[in-house]
Amino acid sequence: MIIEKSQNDIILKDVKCLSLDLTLDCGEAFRWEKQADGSWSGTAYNRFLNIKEENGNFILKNTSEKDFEEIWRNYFDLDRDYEAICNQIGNDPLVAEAMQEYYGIRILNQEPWEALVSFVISQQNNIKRIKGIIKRLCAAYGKEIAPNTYGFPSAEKLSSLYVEDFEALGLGYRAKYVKRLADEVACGRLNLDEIKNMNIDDARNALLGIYGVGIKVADCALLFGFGFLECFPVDVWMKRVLEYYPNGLPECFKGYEGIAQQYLFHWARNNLN
DNA sequence: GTCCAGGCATGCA
DNA sequence: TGCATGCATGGA
Repeated sequence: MIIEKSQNDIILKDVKCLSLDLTLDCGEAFRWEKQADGSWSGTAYNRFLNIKEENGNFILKNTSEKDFEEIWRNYFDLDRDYEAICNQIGNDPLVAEAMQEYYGIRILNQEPWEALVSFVISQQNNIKRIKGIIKRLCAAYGKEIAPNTYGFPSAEKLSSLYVEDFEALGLGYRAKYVKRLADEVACGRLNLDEIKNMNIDDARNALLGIYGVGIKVADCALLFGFGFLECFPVDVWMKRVLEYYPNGLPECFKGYEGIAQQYLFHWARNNLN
């Protein structure tokens, strides 16, 4: 990867295996919107970003080198050798088929807190509606980081609200889950930084202790927010995919089950039915 | 009107 | 331990 500075922009050249369309709209992050010019605008870590692919390069608009190094480099996981990983998991025929059609899906390194709340909201819900709820949640209680653009609200902020406030945003029965989760984190009983440093079994068990967090939500949070690439979340779509693996997951997924999962998830949503 | 969506808590066996 | 059921909401 080559990093260049051009006026106020950062330009990335020679980035392997990154499709913005696939990565930012495949159900792992819910805060990105495609713009009329083909670019993507979104927020993470209380920063706004507009990013566009042009002639194989990636242009990060109005981005300082500091923000790139401190946030986006890690967020897009740019230092990981995705080519090698894709070669490895592509030894599986179904993943190979998915990659032929949808090459360039990455697992973003989202903030643990945002990922955890987002996937609590995601349960028994569809992606379009999840995005709408999270957008309203941020607009109502997040910090304004650019005109009409809001960061993800802190646990302290959400903890100060009532269940009814979440219901008013359309969270439905998940309102009480988010409220209690915010309380646990805000008062320090649940320390997300500690969970990030645990081994995967301890981390999963810690998340499973939260009201409203089951195996699926825990695995999604671990994969998308806590950096555990070996997590393989199974939702209604992945249950159908698992019928293709009657003997369990293939050995070639080892260590990167989550990346394989995301290819299979995307493939299932577009190819089954 | 019915079914479904990146499920979970609860009660009961 | 495993299984049935209720749950909020909105789009198809």
